[in-house]
Amino acid sequence: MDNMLKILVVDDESRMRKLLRDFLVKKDFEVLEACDGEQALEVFYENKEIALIILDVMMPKMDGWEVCKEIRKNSKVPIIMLTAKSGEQNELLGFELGVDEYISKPFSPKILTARVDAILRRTNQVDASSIVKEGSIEIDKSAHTCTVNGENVDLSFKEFELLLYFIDNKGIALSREKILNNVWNYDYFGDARTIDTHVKKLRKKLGPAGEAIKTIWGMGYKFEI
Amino acid sequence: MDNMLKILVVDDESRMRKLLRDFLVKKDFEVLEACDGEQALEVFYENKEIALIILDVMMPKMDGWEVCKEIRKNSKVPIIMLTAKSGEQNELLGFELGVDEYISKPFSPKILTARVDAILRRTNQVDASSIVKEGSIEIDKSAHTCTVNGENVDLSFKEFELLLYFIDNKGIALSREKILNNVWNYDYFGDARTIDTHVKKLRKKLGPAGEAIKTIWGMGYKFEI
DNA sequence: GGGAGGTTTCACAAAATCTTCATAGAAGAT
DNA sequence: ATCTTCTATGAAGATTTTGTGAAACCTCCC
Repeated sequence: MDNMLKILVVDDESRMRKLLRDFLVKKDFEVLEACDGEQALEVFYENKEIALIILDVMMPKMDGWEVCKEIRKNSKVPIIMLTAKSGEQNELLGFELGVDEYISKPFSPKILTARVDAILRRTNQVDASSIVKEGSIEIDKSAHTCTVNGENVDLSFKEFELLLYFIDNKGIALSREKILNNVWNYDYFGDARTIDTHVKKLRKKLGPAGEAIKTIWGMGYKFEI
Repeated sequence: MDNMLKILVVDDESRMRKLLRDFLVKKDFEVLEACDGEQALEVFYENKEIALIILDVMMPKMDGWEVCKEIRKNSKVPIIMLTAKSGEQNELLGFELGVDEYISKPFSPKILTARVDAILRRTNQVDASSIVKEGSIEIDKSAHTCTVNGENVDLSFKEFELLLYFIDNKGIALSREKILNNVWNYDYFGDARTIDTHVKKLRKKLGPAGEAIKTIWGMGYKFEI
């Protein structure tokens, strides 16, 4: 809860704000909103530790450029500009003002979250996507921890790595060979059946959630909710 | 094998190339190499479907920026720049040239693969069409699953492989021998009539859609809608 | 050197699948 | 028509693959 990154979304259209909020919340960010430039500045100064601002260019009263300029007087917080068409980007102006990224509308969820992740990574904030959620299973890559329904689950190193690999490749049938190549060191030449043992332990530790690890007979395993 | 993503690694130091290759190969990428800018362009234009270029900035003859500029004239292929120190990043220049990401040396394997994954995800290249559709039958090769009219159909390993072979060769009459050679291991010397049993099961499981598997009397089978 | 925990191997039980076989049924040939 | 050849099918046996507990093996730490 408390180490969720805060993102301030500034747009005059409530539909757009909702859209952004939905995507970002799904990616485990905390979202603050403002519907115009003045409110944006207010919210920004009232809240500590805002990790990123997503700013629409076209707004009444104070446009995105002005808000950006104002904020840059005091802060280096990363700013992503939302522009309607690529011509509107005016990259030169943006760079002078310290804009970090642009996203032109309409954008895909993928683009949005990718840019956000990239920018947070670049500005060295905690890796944005260090938390992966899949059903009731939640994995924190950086902390190397795992919870199921909020309950902490103790996983060994290999178990954790294996689960992570499964989740990163959810919906894909994985052969034992592939699993070995990716989860074990490349210099491991042992028995592939050791995977079975780890799968067994994982399933047991995950409880009912462990059923997401499916056996594909004659082939390998697959993670699927 | 053939749908592995190709990554072009460009660096004048062979040690660095080997390092990158080793990590990337482990992550199931196909790695191409070039030791300077000119060779990079050559390799890039001679190979179709390079999914990503990792480019060292400091190189003799033609540096990374120039290579990037050259490639951007024709292609939007994602480019990751390898820089020695963060100062060398020169993000403004990079942004104008269309660099997608930076990695500063020295880097950890984790950083490398994380960035590569992120960028491929962003550019939507990850697992291209693994889904084959034929009439009401839909096969997902990567998930190793099959649906008919959206309904999930549970197929065994051999059944799945057999159906895939049929669909890959739709409209073509296949002798039992040919089927054995392609779907069974080359060291299988059993009865060819075992195919009949599998065809029977397939037809049954596929329901009405199973009628697409046609018997060619005295010859073998053919898949045809 | 002695745990403690994690990893790997092994052996056997359990499950699923594959193959074979016998028989019935169809298609083609005479 | 009748015979021959090939295919469909259900059931049983053989085989392969997976699940699992226990034991052996590491490795790190005290």
